[in-house]
Amino acid sequence: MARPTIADIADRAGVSKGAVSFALNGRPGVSDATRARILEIAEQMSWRPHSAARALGASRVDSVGLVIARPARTLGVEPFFAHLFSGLQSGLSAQSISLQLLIVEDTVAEIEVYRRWSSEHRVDGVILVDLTVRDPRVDALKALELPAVVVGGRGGKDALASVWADDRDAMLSIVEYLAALGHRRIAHVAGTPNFQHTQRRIKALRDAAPRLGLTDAPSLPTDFSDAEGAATTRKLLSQSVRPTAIIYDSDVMAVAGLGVAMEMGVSVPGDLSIVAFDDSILTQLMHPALTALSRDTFDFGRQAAEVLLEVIADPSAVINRRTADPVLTVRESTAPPSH
Amino acid sequence: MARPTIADIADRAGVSKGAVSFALNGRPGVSDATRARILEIAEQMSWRPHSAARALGASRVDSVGLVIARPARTLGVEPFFAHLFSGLQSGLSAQSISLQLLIVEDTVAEIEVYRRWSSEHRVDGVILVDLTVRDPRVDALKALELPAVVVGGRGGKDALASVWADDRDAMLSIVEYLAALGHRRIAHVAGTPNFQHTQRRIKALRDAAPRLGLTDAPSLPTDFSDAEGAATTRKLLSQSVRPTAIIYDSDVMAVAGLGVAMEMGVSVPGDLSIVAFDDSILTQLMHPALTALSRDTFDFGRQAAEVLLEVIADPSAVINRRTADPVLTVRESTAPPSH
DNA sequence: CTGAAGTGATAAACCGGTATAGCTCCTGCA
DNA sequence: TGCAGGAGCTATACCGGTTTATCACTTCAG
Repeated sequence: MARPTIADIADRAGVSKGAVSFALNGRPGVSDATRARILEIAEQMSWRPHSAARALGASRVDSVGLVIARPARTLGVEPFFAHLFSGLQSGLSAQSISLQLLIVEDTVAEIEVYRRWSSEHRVDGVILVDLTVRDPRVDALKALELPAVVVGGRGGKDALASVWADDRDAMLSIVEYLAALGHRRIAHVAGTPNFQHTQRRIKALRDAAPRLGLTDAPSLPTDFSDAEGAATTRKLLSQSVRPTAIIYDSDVMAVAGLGVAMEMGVSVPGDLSIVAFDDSILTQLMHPALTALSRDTFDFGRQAAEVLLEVIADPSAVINRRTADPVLTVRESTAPPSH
Repeated sequence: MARPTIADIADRAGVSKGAVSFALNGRPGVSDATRARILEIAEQMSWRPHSAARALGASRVDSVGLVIARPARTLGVEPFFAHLFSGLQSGLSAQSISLQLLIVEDTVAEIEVYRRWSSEHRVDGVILVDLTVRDPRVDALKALELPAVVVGGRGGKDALASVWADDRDAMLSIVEYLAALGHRRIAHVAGTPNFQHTQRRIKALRDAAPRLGLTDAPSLPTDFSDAEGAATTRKLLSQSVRPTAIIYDSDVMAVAGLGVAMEMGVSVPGDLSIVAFDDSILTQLMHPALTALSRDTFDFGRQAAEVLLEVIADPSAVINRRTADPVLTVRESTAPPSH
């Protein structure tokens, strides 16, 4: 028999469909002996529940969704998403819940996907990334009553659950390290300013500047692309008074910046120190290898999965979990300033 | 009303559930007038089919799967998968079929996933990547009778459908280009030899060597990692008679190789030309930017999606579609040999 | 004028599970 | 001895669609 159903098992065991359902789901209603017999028969017939049938009856589909709103071109090189995805998967696999991934162009399309998923009952919940300052997705999800967890940003008061790392502390650890090396002119090639984490990093740097005696600490916004990262670096290094260190908001931009420095004959780390937010193979492949802030993105994903499952189980729960602080991995791209 | 069902629509339109189903699926059984009325009401109530209900009734789930068997660590930087994924998605979105992604450790786990997906009816078909020489997945999928399409390798006689590019021609275009520049000692840092495409590249190089007058054309196997790419490069450049050009089977390895060359004081492209199979931001970020073989991976994905849908519609169909040939993008890492 | 074929619709079965009401014993306690 | 209560199980409704059998009513050919 190709694909046995619980009716087949019930026949074979000489019991009713209901009894089989009870037995297979580990709930009371059958004796231990009967349960064991049913389980054995099911095993022997290699029965597996039909996901659609279960979804229809139990009104949950054992599937969650992740939508990423970025052009595919820039996606590939960023290990962040691959690691996050693996972590999510690992956190979900225990309950054999599947993960749906969708890449879209922008937030409008993203919300449209949530709407569709919700009305088609395709997912039990979703994971949100790249939270912006007044993010329209939060309200949209609230309205849809679709369980959700924000990764890398705080959901806010009576808003969505979240799993976040402290971007402020992370930025401080970088700046303090550079200041301790003797740097006083530190520039920050930031990401898109409407991302919450970008804002928090900018503010952290601005706040720390006076205390650390930094004479100049500008944050320059970009769109996270390698092109703008390079252009901004070029501008910074063309000034009469150059920064002695640059902090980049992503590894891709840091690599692009390193290229510009080499091209302009600015030696790294001799004339310029470089630090990247986000670590990856990319930073390690470079010469010199880049000092970078390492986050355990995999664990991040796993925790997000856990929180999402809790929220799905109890939609009224508001969980804001803080993850382990990222650590600075010092490599070859940072040194005391030469002058 | 929160989530209307076809019963609600039927009520409102004063017809039966069956009529509504016919109307919404564009099949005969209702008059044009009635159909229009039903469609309007459905639109107005913003009805969307419940995916599980439809799956149960129609015995298709409108979802296909992609399993990637690679450690997550190496996955992130390779834009190949992100682009392939986007392409697949784009090819599937027309029929609003969703795409399930799963990352696993090895092929054994991958087959296990297919088995589970099949028995739980979670997908209508799957896409296979990284085909090996005597790939156990092919037989497994045949046995499961799960529609599948192989990307980047030929399914083989009465085997699976496939979408493939000609790796042989690709390798030839690279070697001929290098030979035309004057190179005679060309090395090939290959991938895992049990991948079909790796084998085809190795064979193409070996076949072309005599014709092009290459004095030496070794193919050295690696595991595709940056570490082995670097180590192999180091070995090649430490020989008394060095190759004047190296072809790498992936962009990541090429970047690692470039790093080794710089470190050893071998100038690129002065003393050594470098070519990468697979193009990406990575190759463009380098200094010098790497000459690379560009494939339209997005289109690759889209075509794979099309073929898969055909195979799902008619499982007896055997389709082997050849895609556009990859083209060599010449950048700064290749030049005539200095001696 | 009659019978056959076609059109437009309905009612009901069905897909494979889950949830629930109810039935039959058996046990324990008054 | 009688009865409440619980354990163990069955029968059945239900989830929201699709599919099939059937039927009433036209229309058209013979």
